Amino acid sequence: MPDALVNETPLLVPPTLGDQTFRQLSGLLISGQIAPGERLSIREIAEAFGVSMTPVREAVSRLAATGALEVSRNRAATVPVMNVQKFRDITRVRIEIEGFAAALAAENRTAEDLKAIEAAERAFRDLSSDRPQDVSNAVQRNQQLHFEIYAAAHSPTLLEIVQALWLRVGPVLNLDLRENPDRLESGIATICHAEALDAIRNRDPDAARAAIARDIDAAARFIERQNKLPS
Amino acid sequence: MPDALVNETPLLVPPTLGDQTFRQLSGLLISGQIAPGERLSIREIAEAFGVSMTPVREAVSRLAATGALEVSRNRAATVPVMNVQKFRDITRVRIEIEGFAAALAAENRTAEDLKAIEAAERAFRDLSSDRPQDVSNAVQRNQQLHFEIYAAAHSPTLLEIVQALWLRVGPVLNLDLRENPDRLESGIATICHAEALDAIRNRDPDAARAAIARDIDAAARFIERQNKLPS
DNA sequence: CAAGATAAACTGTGATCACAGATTACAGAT
DNA sequence: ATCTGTAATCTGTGATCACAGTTTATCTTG
Repeated sequence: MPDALVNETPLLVPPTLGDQTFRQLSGLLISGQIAPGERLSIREIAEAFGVSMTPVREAVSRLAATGALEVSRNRAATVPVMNVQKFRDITRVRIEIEGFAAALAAENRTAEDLKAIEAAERAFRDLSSDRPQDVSNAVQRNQQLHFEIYAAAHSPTLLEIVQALWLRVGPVLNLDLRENPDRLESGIATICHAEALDAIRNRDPDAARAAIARDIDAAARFIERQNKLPS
Repeated sequence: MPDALVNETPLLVPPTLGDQTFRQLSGLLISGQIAPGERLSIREIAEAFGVSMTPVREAVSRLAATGALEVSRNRAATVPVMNVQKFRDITRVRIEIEGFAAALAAENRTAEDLKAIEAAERAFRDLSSDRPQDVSNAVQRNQQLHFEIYAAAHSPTLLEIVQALWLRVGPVLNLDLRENPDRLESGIATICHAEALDAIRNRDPDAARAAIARDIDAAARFIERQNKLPS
C-alpha cells in the first residue's frame, strides 16, 4: 500500500530491514492507522516487527528527518499533534506545491501517464459510488490517484517533497476520514478529481492547479469544521 | 506544573551526538566542502569526529532521507552526483518553492524581519565589494540572507523544505563557487538581492518572487555554462 | 481519601561486536 | 606490460549491552 510513497529500490539487492521497517511505519502513518500524539517506542516496534532495535532506530530517524515523527531527548517518539495553526501552514504549502505538481503534470504527461491517471480516477469514483463506506480502500485509491498525477509531472525532486508532506498530513486526514466516512459522500473529492483529470487531458496547467488546490482546500475545510484539532 | 515550563525550553537539554554530527555534516555539505561523488565512510567520519559509529549512522540516515546523501547496500554513502537533467529539475522546483517563500515573506514579514534582512543584504553587499575573493564568507552570507528572507515567510513547513533543497544543491553550487570565485564579481546576485529586499520592504509578493527566481536562475545558468555537470 | 515521596519499569542514546557483501591490492600467468 | 583470480581490507547492517534520564506505578503520609 505505501508503495506509491516510497521510492522503489532495485530488486537486484534485497532491501534492508531498516528499509522494510521504514516502509511499514510509513504505511501505517499515511493511512491514519497511527493517531497523532500516539507514542512509538523503538523496543515495542522492534518486538512487534520481529527485529532488533537497530533497524527501527534507523526508520524512526528517517521519519523524524522528514517531519513525520517527533523525537525528544530520552523520550519516546510521537506522531506530531497538529494544531490549527500548523494545519493551516501545511495546507497552504500543499496547495502551492501539489498545485505546481499538477500543473507540471498537465504540461509533461505522456499518453501512458494519462491512461494511468484515468484508471486511478475511475477506480476512486467507482468505489465512491459503490461502497462509500469502505474507508480503507478509499484512502488508498485517493492516494493512488494523487500520486499518479504527481508522477506525471516527471519531477523526482517534487515527488519526494510531496511524499514527505503526505507523511505529515496522513495521520490527521485519514484518521479523521476513518472516524467520519461521510466526508466521502459529499462527492467534492470526486468532482475535483474529474476536473483535474480533464485539465491534464487538455494540457491546461492552470486548471489542473486549481482543481488540485480545491481538492486539498475542501478536505482541509472539512477537517477544521469538526474542530477536532487541539489548541 | 514546573515540567511544562522546562519542556517548553528545548535548548536546555544538550543536543545528542547524532544531532551534532548531523549539523556538522550538513554544514560541510551545504557550503560545498564535500564534493559530489565523494565517498563518506561511517567509520572514517566517526574517527574524525571522535565518536562511535552509532551517531554517524543516525546522521547519515537523516541526510539520506532528505536526499542529501545516497546510500547503496553495503556500500559507502556518497554525495549525489547531479547531471544536467537532475540539476534542471531541482532548479525548477527551487524557483517555484523559494519564490513562493519570498512572496510569503513580502506578505508576512514583521519590522524585525525586515531589519534582519536588511542587515544580511548589507553584509553580503559589503563583502562582495570589499573582498570579492573571500568565497567562504560569501557562501555563508548568501545563505544567511536567503534564509532570513525565508524565515520571514513564517512557515515552518516551507522552511524545512527549502533547507532540504539547499542540502542537495549546496555541493554543486558552492563547490563551483569555490573553483570560480569570479562568479560573484558579475554582481547579478547583489542586484537580485537588492530587488528582493525592496519588494519585501514594499510588501510586493510578485516582485519578491521574481527577484528570488532571477537570483536562482542566474546562478543555475552560470553553473550550466561551465559544463562541468556530468552526463 | 488525596497528595507526595520513592522505587520499579521504560525510554532513547551511544558503544561495541560479528557478519556478509563490496572494494581494493597484490600476486601470478599469459 | 596486461589480464585475471584471489586474498586482504573496507563497507554498511544488525544485534546486544550499559547507561542515564523519563515515565509510571506503588506505597507512605497527612
